[in-house]
Amino acid sequence: MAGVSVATVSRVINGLPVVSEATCQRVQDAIERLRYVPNSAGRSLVTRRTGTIGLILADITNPFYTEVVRGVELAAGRRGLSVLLYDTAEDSARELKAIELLGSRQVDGVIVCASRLPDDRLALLTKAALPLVFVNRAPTSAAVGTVDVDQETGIRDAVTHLYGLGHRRIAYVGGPPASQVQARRLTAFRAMARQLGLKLPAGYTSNGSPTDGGGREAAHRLLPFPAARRPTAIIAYNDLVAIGIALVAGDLGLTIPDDLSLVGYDDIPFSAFLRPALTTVRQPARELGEQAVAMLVRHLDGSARRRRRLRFAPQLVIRASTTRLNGSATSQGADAGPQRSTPRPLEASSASSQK
Amino acid sequence: MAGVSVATVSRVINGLPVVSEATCQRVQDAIERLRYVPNSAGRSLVTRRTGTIGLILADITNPFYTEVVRGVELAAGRRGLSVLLYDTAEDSARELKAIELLGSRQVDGVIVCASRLPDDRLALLTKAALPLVFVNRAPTSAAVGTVDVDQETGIRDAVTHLYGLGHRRIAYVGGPPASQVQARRLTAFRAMARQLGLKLPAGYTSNGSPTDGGGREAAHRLLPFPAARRPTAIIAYNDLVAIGIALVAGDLGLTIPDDLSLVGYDDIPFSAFLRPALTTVRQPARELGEQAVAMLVRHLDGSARRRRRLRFAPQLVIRASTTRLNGSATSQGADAGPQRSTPRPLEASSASSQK
DNA sequence: TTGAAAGCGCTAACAA
DNA sequence: TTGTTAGCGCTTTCAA
Repeated sequence: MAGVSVATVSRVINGLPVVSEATCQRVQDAIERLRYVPNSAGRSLVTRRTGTIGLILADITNPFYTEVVRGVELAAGRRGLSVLLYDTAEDSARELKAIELLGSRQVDGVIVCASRLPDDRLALLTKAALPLVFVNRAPTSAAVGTVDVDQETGIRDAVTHLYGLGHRRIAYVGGPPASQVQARRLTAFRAMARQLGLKLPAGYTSNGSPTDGGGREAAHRLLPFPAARRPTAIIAYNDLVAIGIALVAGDLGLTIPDDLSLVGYDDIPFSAFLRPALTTVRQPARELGEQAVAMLVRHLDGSARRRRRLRFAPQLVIRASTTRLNGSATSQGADAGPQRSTPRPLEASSASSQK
Repeated sequence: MAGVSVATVSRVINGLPVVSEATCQRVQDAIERLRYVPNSAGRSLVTRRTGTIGLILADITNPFYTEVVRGVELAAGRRGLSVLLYDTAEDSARELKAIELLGSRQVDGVIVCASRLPDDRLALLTKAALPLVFVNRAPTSAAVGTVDVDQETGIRDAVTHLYGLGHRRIAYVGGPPASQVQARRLTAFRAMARQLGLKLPAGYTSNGSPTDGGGREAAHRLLPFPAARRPTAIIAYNDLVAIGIALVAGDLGLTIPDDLSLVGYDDIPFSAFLRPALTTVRQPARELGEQAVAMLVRHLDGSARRRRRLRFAPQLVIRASTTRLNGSATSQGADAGPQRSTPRPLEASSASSQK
């Protein structure tokens, strides 16, 4: 060493307050001169901390997840943590590999934001005793914390909004059947339909890929229905699916919202860019990410041992893709449903984003 | 141990071919039973390898970068590598922190995909002797490899396309002045304008944020020009900027492409979803990411010591947002420029995506 | 306030 | 084919 010590360097680096002003300076100079950078492997080996958290993501290509990543990155950065990213790309081989890698103590904890990932897959992590925080996922014994959005409220608000606009033939174009989020939304949709006395003919609820492609397929199935059976409004699993539906509707000569009202989910930035701009159920993606990190860190600090659950309310963002049934011009006379459509003054609640 | 050995375990785990069938089995059983997971810190300490690569990104919120990430993730995963993500969020404090963290040997190498990041910032990494691969960035002595897209060709193709459609008043709405990519595109645009004898009045080239917001601002500056001075076509720094411009154009009552032809850059998925669909210069984002990993790995293997540079050709994707000047219906009589607009048969080259 | 020394979990060289 | 052993670079008692 340029100075004259060995363990003292460690103290200086870790800012232990016992070092004298003078030596501290000397060591720092040496560090500077030698361009010394502490080796994190050596450190991890003894501290049993890596300063890194893992993030398992379903599909980084979807702007919703992208925004979650941004939140995680921001919150982690603030705390001096690094983020190891695993985009499973909805591919189960990759899922497995991700989980194996993360299991080998490369990280201090893991945030799981992939609602399709089966619980038993997570078992490996559980066994490694890694702290897990779930995002939009049902808490299990494996989780030290869960951050999610109230899916039921989101669907309820969307249906209520459409119902309030006079729609009675409302379809739900869902996501992957294996997804927990899909399951919750579908159940909520069915319950809501029953409660409002809405009919759900065959095809009015469906599964599919959570992408524009999935939306296209569903639209090709649903929109060619004879006018009297065709839904007058569709709630999509997410904004990507809604975009796919809108595109096919356009190709088929249907005008949104006049011939078809459309509601998305997530409120990705592009929803606002579409013309007509998409009505959608907003999930606070970035906050989800930030709070997941906060929860994980709280656990790592030991400042919170109890299992925690943080639940956000979604927010219905009403834009131009939904309109009153029969209210507009280009209507092809197809929207008058079999049921009386006297729009009731059922308020479309725009739930506050409380935490 | 359940078996009876110690270094043998290491051999089994690393698949060294010297172990006998029997012991191998015994060890594997024990591993299974004990749910043993090797500690990667210990391993890194001796191998001097972490099995992790760092990825510094300008803005993960931009789908272009998102696609680069996807490419990196895929290529890394195939090789059993993990990816440590640093989204600088265009924030220089975060940049610095990212570079410091990466410097501490948490990673075997770094991929830098942030054209705004100043070279001297990278110095820390250079000093740590970390292998660096640049994406869309001028190679420096720091880089062991560079993967980029020929920006000049992209701009040239875009201008040529518009020129061929009869446009003579073409503006370029640029990105951040500090960005290398911006510098290259602007220079190429100017050169091309000179070559074709196009006038570039004040305001016809500008800088701004590489987001829809930047596009909006530029559009508010440019589009209120008197009809005879207003550009008949705009090339935007990227698709996000183009979207911002399109939105403002719509608000101002201008129809795309009839009143204004618009070209984006990147070809993010949403470009195809816009109506009219956006003409844009495609960069092979995913391949950029994949090849960057390949290059880095080649260096880490030692299989390639020489500095490498891989250059992709961009591809002009012609969609509905560009049209022949004066060719269409809704024209407000504003597009007849001062110059004669006899469209010449200058082919819009659609460069093949060779590697 | 500082130094000496042990040991974190692993791999690799050497012996057996 | 397998066991022994010496570190990898760091933190952390324990003494000085």
